[in-house]
Amino acid sequence: MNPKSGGGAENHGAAGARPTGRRGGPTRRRGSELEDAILDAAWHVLVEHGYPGFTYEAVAARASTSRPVLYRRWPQRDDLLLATLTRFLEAQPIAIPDTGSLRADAVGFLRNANAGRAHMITLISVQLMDYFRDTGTSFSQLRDTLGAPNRPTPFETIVARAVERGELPDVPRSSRVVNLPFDLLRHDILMTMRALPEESITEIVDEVWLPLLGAPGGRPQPGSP
Amino acid sequence: MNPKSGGGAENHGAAGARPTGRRGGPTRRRGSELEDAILDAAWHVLVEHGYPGFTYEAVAARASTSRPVLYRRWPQRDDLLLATLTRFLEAQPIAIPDTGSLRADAVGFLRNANAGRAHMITLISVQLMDYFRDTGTSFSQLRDTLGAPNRPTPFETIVARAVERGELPDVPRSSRVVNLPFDLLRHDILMTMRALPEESITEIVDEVWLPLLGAPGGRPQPGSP
DNA sequence: CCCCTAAGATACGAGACTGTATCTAACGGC
DNA sequence: GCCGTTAGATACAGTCTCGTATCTTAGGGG
Repeated sequence: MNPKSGGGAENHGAAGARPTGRRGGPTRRRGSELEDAILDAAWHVLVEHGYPGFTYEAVAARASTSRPVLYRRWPQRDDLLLATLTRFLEAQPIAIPDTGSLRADAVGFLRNANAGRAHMITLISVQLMDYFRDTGTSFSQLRDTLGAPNRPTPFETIVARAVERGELPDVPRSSRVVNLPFDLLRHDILMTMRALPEESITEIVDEVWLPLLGAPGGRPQPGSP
Repeated sequence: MNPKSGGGAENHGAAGARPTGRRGGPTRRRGSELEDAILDAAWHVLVEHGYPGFTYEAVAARASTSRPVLYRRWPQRDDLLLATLTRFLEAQPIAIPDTGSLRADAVGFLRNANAGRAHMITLISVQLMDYFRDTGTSFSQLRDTLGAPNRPTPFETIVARAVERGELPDVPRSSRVVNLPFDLLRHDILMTMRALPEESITEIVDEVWLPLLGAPGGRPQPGSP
């Protein structure tokens, strides 16, 4: 239906056909269906173009709708951003594998985190930097605010299981050493802005973490008596 | 250079008294003096408004000059950014202490880096995330661009010296392990957005790095009191 | 089947920034 | 002291985005 009826119903061509899958008739989305589509588009725009490219223009185009539709729901850009973030950040906790092997648990968890969070970490850093700059806060503060402060970290869980199995001795370990793999993963992701190669994951576990824990496979360190 | 020599005397505004006349006489900067002032202004703009606010417009205004002056020197925004970063990064190399002790070298270097670079690392990551996304580059690539790519890293130097002294065995070591302290320092700075406490530095060296290297003199890990 | 709500298209004025062109005037070299 | 270089001011066309104001029309409710 492209007849120019009367006034300004001209087709400017730039706005392409919406991927509704229904070529036959003009399917007009409404309510939550429309909202889902918009937030989905917003998420992709954010991932691909970052916060500076996160404009009403771009989101509307990606969602195959028009800016007024967005303004009706989210009058401020922050509203749209917040809605997008809460929608996609709530889901997807990183799974902690329980394989019965310390090494397999560690590698498996890093793999999951690498796959699931790599571009989220970059995303968050890109767009929250402005927020950090303005408020003087930081990643770790945000993480403490969002997550439960007293919940054990993934690697604390992994180590605890290994101790239960008798795979590791039941000695106190510094938080620094226990959480080292996740810190290194995060560091590498931040530095390279992309997911790590598999070799880096095994390298972190086999060359750094396991030797430090004195686990089998690594070289036990006698230290100073 | 001017093809139309005869006519063309268009009226482009009459009283062209430069607004910088507030500094007294009409002092017109030239050459390196001007360039220094511009890069200085660019640095401040970057610090205060981040990469999104790092525009020719803003830098020119801050330097009390005009955009054409900037375009003559740095035709691309990247050129201006790179020049600004290079200028302020290379001004302060991090000193590598040579104390004759592996541990003291490591702790000393981390201390220097912590004091001298904490602000800079934070700043760069905070303000340049957008740049990285736009250009598809990353922090590590920028580092390679600014520094000499083949120069040994500080910790490679420190380890090499320790090997020469016979303090460490001459065995191959992975880059991951050798550079671990700097990576951890950087990670912590990024996460907390401020310089590390002294305890974190000794923790990194004593609880992580020295045990991994199998060096004597590492303090016993917690658990062997 | 009609009617009202809202999706979707389009327009418009404002503002910021980009590159470039052109003019002037100051500064330094000769 | 002349003269070439260039800083500095200004203009301009183009692009992008914003926020809002219409207008048409699809789709659901009554």
